[in-house]
Amino acid sequence: MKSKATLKQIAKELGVSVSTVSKALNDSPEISEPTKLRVQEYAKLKNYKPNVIGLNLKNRSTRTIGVILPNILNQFFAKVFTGIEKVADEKGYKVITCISNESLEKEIGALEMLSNGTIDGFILSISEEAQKLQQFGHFKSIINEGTPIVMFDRTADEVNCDKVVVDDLDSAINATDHLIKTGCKNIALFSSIDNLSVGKLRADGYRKALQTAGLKVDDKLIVLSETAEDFDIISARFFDENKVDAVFALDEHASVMAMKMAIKKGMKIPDELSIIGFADGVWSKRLTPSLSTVSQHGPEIGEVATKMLIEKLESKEEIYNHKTTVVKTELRQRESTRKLI
Amino acid sequence: MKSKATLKQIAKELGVSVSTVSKALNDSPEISEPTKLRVQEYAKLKNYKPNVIGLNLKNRSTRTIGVILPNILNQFFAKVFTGIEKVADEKGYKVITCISNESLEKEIGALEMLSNGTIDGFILSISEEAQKLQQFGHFKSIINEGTPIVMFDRTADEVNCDKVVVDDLDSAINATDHLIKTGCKNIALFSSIDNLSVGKLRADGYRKALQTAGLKVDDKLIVLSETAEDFDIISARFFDENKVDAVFALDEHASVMAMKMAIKKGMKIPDELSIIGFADGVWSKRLTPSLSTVSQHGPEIGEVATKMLIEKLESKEEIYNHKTTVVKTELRQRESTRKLI
DNA sequence: AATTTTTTTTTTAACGGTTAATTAATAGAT
DNA sequence: ATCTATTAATTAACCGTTAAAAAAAAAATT
Repeated sequence: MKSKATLKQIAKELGVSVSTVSKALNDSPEISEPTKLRVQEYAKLKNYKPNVIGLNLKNRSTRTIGVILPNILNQFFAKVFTGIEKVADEKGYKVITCISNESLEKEIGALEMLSNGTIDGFILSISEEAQKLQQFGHFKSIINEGTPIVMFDRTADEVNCDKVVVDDLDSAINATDHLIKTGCKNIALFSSIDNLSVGKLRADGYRKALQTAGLKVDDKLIVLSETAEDFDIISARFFDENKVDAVFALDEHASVMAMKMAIKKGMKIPDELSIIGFADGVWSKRLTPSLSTVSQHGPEIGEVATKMLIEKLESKEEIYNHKTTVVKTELRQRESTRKLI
Repeated sequence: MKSKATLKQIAKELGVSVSTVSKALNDSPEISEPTKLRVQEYAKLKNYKPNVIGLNLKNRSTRTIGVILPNILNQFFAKVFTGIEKVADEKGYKVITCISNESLEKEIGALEMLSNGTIDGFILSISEEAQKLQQFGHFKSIINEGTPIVMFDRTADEVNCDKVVVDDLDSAINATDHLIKTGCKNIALFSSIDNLSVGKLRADGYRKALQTAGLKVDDKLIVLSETAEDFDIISARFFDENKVDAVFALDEHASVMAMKMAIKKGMKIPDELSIIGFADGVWSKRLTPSLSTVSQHGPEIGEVATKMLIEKLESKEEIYNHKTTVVKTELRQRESTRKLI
């Protein structure tokens, strides 16, 4: 392998000092035009690029953001990521991404690995395992060491940092309300993410909306599980055993399984069964019938989180009040719900 | 913000030299037990972690792999990424990810940004724009500078590097063949990725399979486009104007649109229309009926590519013959195709 | 007690870059 | 011819780490 050009090399080959080369390349006024030109041309010829590591060490800043996502196959996180990438790029920051795979151990590993001078700050969403075990010490110690964190979507109250969340409770109330307003009386709740804080909040919203409308909450119509696989097992005979005219699903998997089972059973959507699901990405449009969704504006969440982090990184102030920004959701009416009259 | 503990700080506070601290922490035999203990305890108290940037500078190696993906919302790339992450993690490498967003400019930007000492090598799939314009100079110059690249899926013949590909031609022949064997006579070809090398190869496979079976290739049954949006426009009235009993779709979007349009038209799947599509991820299972697919083994592609790169990075040999590894695809028969009798 | 050997610690240099301070060279003014 | 400005190039310090060489201190030998 050929080795890369360094300042030292160029300086030697040109018979000048290292700092002359450095200054010439940085277009410093201290260097005469002819020397500058000569150095710049030679550097170009040799395809010189400054080694960022040397630079970082000098500046004690890397202009790099560490992103930890629980799961890359989840379209929501992918969408958030596009928002992060966009703003980081605009502001001249790089992004290092790690996937925790919903595991606490990998999450801790990623934090340790990166908080050693590689990155200036983190944007992350808490892994399922950490939420389940309520283990947040690793975040606190990273923050204590001076590396700022911005959490999005799945956050922890006890960790003191900037946060970007969706108004899960209100969104669920709205969605359930919409089903009620379009004439649904027996609304089931499907969730395969009952292990997550957001899942619990959304379930609360569903209950609250029913109560407010004077409908009773029937536990038989509530199907909660912690994984997609479990959900498939416990929901398998749901439509055989229960009479419902709507399903409110808290995640993509539950939404699409509701639709699949209903179609298999020969139910007409939306006439006999309305479905609303939390979902991002292109798939809800592609289904037949297309799925009405609560969209979380993933890209916007990513953008806001990145702006918050960079603002914090670039502010010199010692004291900083942690903010929590709420990004509104949007109810996208498609073919799986009836029109409001 | 609190600043992180450094060797220098600890040395000063303990009244010893920097290198004593360094050696004590590395458990060097040159340092006496009592000193070691004293230093180690103090370092632990101060929560010292070595600054990787200093280390990298010293070692001239970062144990980091740069990954450039054209599009994170594509489940195929997401799956490949999980494979990359897995192997990198096992071998003690970190992963930096950039998204080119199918743009040549961003692709070049990512290469330049990272090939400056931040990473040891690249794993990437070529952006749509680069493929369309047949611009590969940026890859060549990076390789020339001594940074190895492993390309996967979308590759370029003229770039000399390791590659991991899918046997697109054979896969398409097999899939088309399967449709013929299950009794389909009028097989349409749908593609919204005709701008990509892999798209063209798959289309060739379709034609070849028909010819081999003695069926004629009818251009009216071939719907090619370069974007999902174009595809929707030109395919809108396809089933009104053509009588077909099967669709072979070269990408996820085309697959699912075929199914959507057929259902809207009231066609019975698979009795009146069989569908096979190139697709990865969970969605093909979730559709009703579930979609028979050509699966590309994304994770395996990522694993193989990462192994190849690390092997190259850790080999001292100057001369290295570039390999191309082919990962076989698999035909997954689900509900959108008839059973072989 | 003086010398040698061993152990322990410190100093120095290097990695690749930037930059403030310094020196050297040149031109202009007295 | 001497002094002062001006300009150009160099030296040295620094970022955090480690390896090799040097020095100092302690222990063992004569």
